[in-house]
Amino acid sequence: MNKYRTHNCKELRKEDINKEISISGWINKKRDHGNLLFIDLRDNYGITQCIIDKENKNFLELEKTQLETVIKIQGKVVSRSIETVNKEIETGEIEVVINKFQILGTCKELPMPVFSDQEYAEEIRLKYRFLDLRRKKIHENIILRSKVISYIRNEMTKLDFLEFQTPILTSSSPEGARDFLVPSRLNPGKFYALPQAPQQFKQLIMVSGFDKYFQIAPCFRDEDARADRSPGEFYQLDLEMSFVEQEDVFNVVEKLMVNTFKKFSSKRLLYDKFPRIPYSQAMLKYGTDKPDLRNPLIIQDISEIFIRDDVKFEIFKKLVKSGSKVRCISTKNTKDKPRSFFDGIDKWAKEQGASGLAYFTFENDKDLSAKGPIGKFFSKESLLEIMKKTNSKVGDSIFMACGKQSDLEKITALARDKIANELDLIEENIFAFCWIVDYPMFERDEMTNKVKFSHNPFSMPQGDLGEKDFENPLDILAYQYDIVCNGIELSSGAIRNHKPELMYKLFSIAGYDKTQVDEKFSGMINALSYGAPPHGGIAPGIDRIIMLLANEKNIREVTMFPMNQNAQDLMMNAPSSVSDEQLKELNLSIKPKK
RNA sequence: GGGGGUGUAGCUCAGUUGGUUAGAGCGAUCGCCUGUCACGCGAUAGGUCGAGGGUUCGAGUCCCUUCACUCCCGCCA
Repeated sequence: MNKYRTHNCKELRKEDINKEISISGWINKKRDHGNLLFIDLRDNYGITQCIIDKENKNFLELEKTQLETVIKIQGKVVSRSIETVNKEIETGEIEVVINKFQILGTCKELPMPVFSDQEYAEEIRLKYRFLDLRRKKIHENIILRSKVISYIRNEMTKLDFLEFQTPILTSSSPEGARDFLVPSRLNPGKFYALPQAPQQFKQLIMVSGFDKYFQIAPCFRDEDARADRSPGEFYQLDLEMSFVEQEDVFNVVEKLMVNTFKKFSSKRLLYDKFPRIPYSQAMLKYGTDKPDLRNPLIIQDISEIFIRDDVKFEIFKKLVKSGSKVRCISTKNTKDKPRSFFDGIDKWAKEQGASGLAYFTFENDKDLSAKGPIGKFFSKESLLEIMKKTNSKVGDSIFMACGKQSDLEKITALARDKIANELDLIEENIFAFCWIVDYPMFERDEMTNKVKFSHNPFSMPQGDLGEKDFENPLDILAYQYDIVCNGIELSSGAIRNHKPELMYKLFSIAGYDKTQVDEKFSGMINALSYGAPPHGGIAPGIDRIIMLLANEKNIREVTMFPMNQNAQDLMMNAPSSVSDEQLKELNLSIKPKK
């Protein structure tokens, strides 16, 4: 028999009454009645109420023992009287009468309580993460994470995917995020980079003939954090398949997502078959390539309205004439909303850096008109045209913004969320998945005005491209796709370009000559020249999937030991200084910061 | 790099138009209490009001600088 316990803290039931047992765990809570003491003992599995009275010689010492001390209790299981049964816990029908106890691990005064539903400053939670992780909600989140990962691994294996590990120390790549660099001792002055994703390796695995690969892969990107973006590192379900088209990848991943979300959440899936939205359409209708489809609002382009002579809203007319566009959001039956609602949205838009949101409400008081500060600028006919374009009725309102396309997309996307939240239009208990497809291969860099890869340079362009197509590179679409759920980008993937000549061509458009490509992507481009199969894949973000399943808004709530926003580990004190010896060995010196 | 929010006891927070000795709950310590499950009751200890400077007879409160945390923009193929 184990010297610490015969049962865990969730196991004991009525059937165990009269058994002499031992359990070990943390003192979750004490209720001290002076001559009678209740102790809730907690372990990973659950809570068991233990009881001792002053007749027992151990009473005084146990009464003095701190919360969160680890103890072993020996005693007898007894039934609770009907009035004292606790239905909240699984062991609530019994309790353990303490005979002996032993302290296994003492506990200092706590910097933060463990037994409490209160929220605490993250600084202290991260510094004492081991205490924080004892708390119910986050403890359960981390267990959920383990279960989801093991489920996914099992599903992938069932589908004949093979799990491989890829190098953590690899080479820096010019495209994409900032790399974490690791100095090489044996190669002075040279650096490894931590992989931003195993992108090239998984393609090399396909070229090596393994057909289907997956990995719960750590990825490292040295970029600033967000609520849904850990600084430094995160995990992807990285997968790649040979001899597949886009459709084959969709089939595998869509099923996996549906099954995983149905198994681990009680929320409803809005679509079992994910709608596919072309990138260009997403940018128009939602202003973003990660739309929240729980939100019923849709953005419409009404630029032509402002070319009409019977529309007198001169500010917008002038801007439209010089190339700006007007886009709007129509809200259903908002005629009775107070003026403060509309002005509030307008004010909010200005705070977001836009020039505001103009608005009016369709009214039919004898005749069709627009109510609101700018209503008088619109003729009846123009209003009818707007109603037709936006599918609006009398009583609905229009919010509109004018500007150049990229600014417009940004503000209308934000406004779409803001207005939906204000009107309480977003149903919380739903997962709304979609595919975003047909990403452009290239885009124009607004700063440099140069053509660059818009996503992954290794993606396969769509169609049979002739010389003519390369004259308008911005029109070239790629077999590049994203999965989005509730406005969160869960993954992106692509059918890869496995033809070296085409690869050189595409890189040349983005400004890399053959020598540069050979140098920077030597492993890849070389491999593709020795018989590469057509292949493609995707990489869903594990942390974000767990975040959605656990109903958390912050990725740190599903990460066991996260860093803070400044990429510091407050518990382990990382990053930290290193000795001069270490620096010398690496041929590095630190420039003093001014 | 830029913008917003927060910073008061170990923890969570209150603190009025600037005005005496900065408060509460939890936790800690001590005492009372034999059926609680957020046990109850009483007492005690615990504060550089993030830091520095300024205005003022007087600053937790107003002003300036700065630091930390957080959210957002940039960034994240």
